[in-house]
Amino acid sequence: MKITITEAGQHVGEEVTIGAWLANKRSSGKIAFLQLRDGTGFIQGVVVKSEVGEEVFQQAKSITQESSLYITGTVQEDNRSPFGYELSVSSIDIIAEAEDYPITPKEHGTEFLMDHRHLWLRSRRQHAVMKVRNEIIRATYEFFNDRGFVKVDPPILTGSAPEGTSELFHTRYFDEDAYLSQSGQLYMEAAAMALGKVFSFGPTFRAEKSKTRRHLIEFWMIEPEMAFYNFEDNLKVQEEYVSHVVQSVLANCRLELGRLDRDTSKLEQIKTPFPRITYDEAIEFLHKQGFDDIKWGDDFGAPHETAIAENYDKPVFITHYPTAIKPFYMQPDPNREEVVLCADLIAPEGYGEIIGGSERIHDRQLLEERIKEHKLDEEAYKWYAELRKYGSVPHSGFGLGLERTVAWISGVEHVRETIPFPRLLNRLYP
RNA sequence: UCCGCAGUAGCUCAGUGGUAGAGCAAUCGGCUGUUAACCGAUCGGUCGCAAGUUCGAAUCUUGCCUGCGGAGCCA
Repeated sequence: MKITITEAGQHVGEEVTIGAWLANKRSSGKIAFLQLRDGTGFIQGVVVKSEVGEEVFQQAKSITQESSLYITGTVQEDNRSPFGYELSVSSIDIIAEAEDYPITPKEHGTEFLMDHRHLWLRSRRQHAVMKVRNEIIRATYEFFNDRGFVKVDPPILTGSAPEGTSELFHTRYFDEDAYLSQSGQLYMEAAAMALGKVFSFGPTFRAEKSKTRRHLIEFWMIEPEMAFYNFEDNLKVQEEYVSHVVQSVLANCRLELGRLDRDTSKLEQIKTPFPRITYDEAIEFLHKQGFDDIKWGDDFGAPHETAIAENYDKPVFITHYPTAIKPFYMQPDPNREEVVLCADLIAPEGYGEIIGGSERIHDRQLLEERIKEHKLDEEAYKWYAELRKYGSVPHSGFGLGLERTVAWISGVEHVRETIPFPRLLNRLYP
């Protein structure tokens, strides 16, 4: 019977066949241990010379790393295996022999591993990170579907630059200029006016020369947008969403988190409500901490965010930023025109900002003023402004960076390990 | 774009002016419970590239290239 490695527990004592690759092997004169992986998991095959005979034993000893094979044997419970089960091998059918697999079971440098990303993905650690990423995506769909959100896909090719802030990838659209999307938000606002509560999940592109552990050139964002939701409603969705995702990973990725040596006690605490501080309070706090390189009106740098986040064992919202340093579409605080109804969510343990969100301006006149103040192309934003002409309603939304979230939850240092094929500054291969 | 660090065997690194080294991988042999297995042997080099200093350069100088860490910007 053909099974996968994760199904082994249901077939104890039975003879099964598994299609697998050889991750590593160890052998002595009369016994060989084959570390097998099939994509669903890892299991150890034990080949005993006195049981299989000379021929099969020699065959087992000679299999090279990452060769593919069908392996047949009896599933046995064994607490010496970290998985809990072993395969007592009876026969091996080699599909394709691998030659000089470059990633050996020893240390490798970043450049070498990145050059071999297509193979690096096979390693236990990368396998675990990809499973966590998948669980976060699964939990995201679950969360928003359960709450009546409709998934809407905004375009990736756009004709106008949504904001002047980020560097965009330029391309041609037949005879016109076009740009790769850096955010689907404006389109999601239109979608929210049609469908009420919507969310998107897709790639975004930033042509910034950023070279840090938190930046990718191409990364994936989840962007919910909700009609009739104010600032307060927005924060509530965010904290419920983030804690749902963390609790789902804890529930469904125990094995993977263990393999990544993630301190799960820190994740257990991620439950609503999340702490909040205002921008004003954050500035005051930073001054008390001795940061004299920042004053009211400046945006926070990474060291500032980290210093603030270190006070909490949960993600923390920083709210009410100065209007001047935030995008044109954010709703000003009715009591204080100089700040906006926005919040960034900073992850604990130094992983930085994972969410940026706000209530959006729904007043037509104010939005048009802002477009002029920011010297944006009025023609290009005509459709966006028009959303306020036909039945405008208060609405809010946010964007969550998937890779930073994966990095935080899995406890990996760098976002380049959280996406299958990272696009980085100076890296487009493989 | 700026600041700092690095580039030597397939991989990870040592070698700081005088014959190019180790561990791992690979190959061969040994070992009945290995966990990056272990033990012995063999194989393995344009010392990033270019120019310069010197009797002599992996080592010192200059330029360039590549990568890493960080900043800015952002999710």
